[in-house]
Amino acid sequence: MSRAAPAIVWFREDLRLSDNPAVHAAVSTGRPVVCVFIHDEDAAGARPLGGASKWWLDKSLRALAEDIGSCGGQLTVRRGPAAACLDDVITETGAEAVFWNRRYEAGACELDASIKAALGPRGIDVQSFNGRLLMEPWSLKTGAGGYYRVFTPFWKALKAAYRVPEALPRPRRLDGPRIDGLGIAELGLHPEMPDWSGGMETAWMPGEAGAAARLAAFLGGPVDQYPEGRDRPALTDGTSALSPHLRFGEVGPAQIWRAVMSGMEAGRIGEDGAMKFLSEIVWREFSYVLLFHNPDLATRNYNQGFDHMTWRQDDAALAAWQRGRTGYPVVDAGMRQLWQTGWMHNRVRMIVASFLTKHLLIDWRAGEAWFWDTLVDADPASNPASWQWVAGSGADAAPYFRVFNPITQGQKFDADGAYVRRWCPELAGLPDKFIHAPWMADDATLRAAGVVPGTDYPEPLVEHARGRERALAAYAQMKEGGPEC
DNA sequence: CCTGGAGTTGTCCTA
DNA sequence: TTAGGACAACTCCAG
Repeated sequence: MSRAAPAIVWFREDLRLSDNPAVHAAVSTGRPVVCVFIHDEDAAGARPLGGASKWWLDKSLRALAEDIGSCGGQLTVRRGPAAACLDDVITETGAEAVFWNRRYEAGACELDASIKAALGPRGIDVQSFNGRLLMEPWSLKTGAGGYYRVFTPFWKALKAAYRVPEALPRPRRLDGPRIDGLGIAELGLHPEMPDWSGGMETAWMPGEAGAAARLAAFLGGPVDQYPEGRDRPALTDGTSALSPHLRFGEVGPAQIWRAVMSGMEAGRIGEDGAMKFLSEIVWREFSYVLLFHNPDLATRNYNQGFDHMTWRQDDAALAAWQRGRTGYPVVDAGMRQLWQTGWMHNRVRMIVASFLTKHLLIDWRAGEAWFWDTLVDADPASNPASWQWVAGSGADAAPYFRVFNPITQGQKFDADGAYVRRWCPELAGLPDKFIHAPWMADDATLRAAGVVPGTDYPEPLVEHARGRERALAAYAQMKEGGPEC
């Protein structure tokens, strides 16, 4: 008796086996299953992954391949144009079905639609699923029928409308015909010459197991302190640190929703922390709504009034910001944490983004691009949406006069300077009083701390009050319609 | 169509 | 030291 023709699961941003709708659908057909990942670097309309994301993807694929192997299957890895690679796999395996979970960037959506349109007439059963979001970005509408542009009403509407689906079990068996593919290492995702990833290896465990461990650890205690703990960058468990796992689909938001709700219903988790945490998950969701309806979110001002903004072109200042040498300790600590670990605490992301776009008056796109390249969680929706939010050009954005003060933010959220001392060790000897403003320290204090301003640690790139005034003036000019020209 | 309340995360000055 | 109000005006969204 010959076996049924196989079903292909095309993995993309859903690198997990549990609660994966495409995997579950493929297994449920009873067909042999072929698991495929295609590295399509030049896909039209898609944004090439940044260096840190590639590092993560490399590790995540290894974890996925191992998990599939333990189910008796194999992850087949190919490189090249997705449609052609998928065609090859169909031909080589005789597959008659293809399943995947949806993506939401315009280029990816179009590519997937064209593949679906091409395969259908050939008798291939193509099905796509939602494995990445709580609700599809087109499904939740305001009373007037549009998409939500303000977070709070969106959050309320989602809470009222969302029904978390039943969890889909992890498959016990995943086997099918074996075909040739590349080794994951051959994709060249891991950095070489130099290999800068040392700090990342120790900070992270990419893959579904690592994601599950993070979630369990966070819901096992820290979530109850989340409303305050989330603002303290020195704490290692103040936030969930699930963002890169979510980015690559090692865990889905529905799994998080279920885990939080069941913890709450069992009385293990308090409501305040739980709902605050879920609201952050829904911010990610909101960003996908914005991206879906504004495909060029990463390149175009959401609020077009900002097209009249005159940004400064200052490559030296941009470089100083990127390297963590602005002279503001909390800014520099954040930028160095990012560089070394591929991640930055959320509170600090706001501070450094405000500093770049307001104190330095540099276009938010420059910051967004840097984050895209250096963050392991660089997300096509959250990253541009958040940058625009801080810059003031985004949906439901911070008002323009809200210029974060890098000194008082440091004093408020890193009062004992532990965060700064960890990432700016040259300042570690300073007393708490000066840790967020070294230039205020007298000579004796500096000498005792072993800090030589301008040598060990830079003078501030711009004085806070002056930077703030300059930003406010630029915004005022923008509102009048831009400079004379 | 109109109305009114509300809007993630702040800063700075004044009393 | 601390608490309160100004900062701007606009758009979103529900009723």
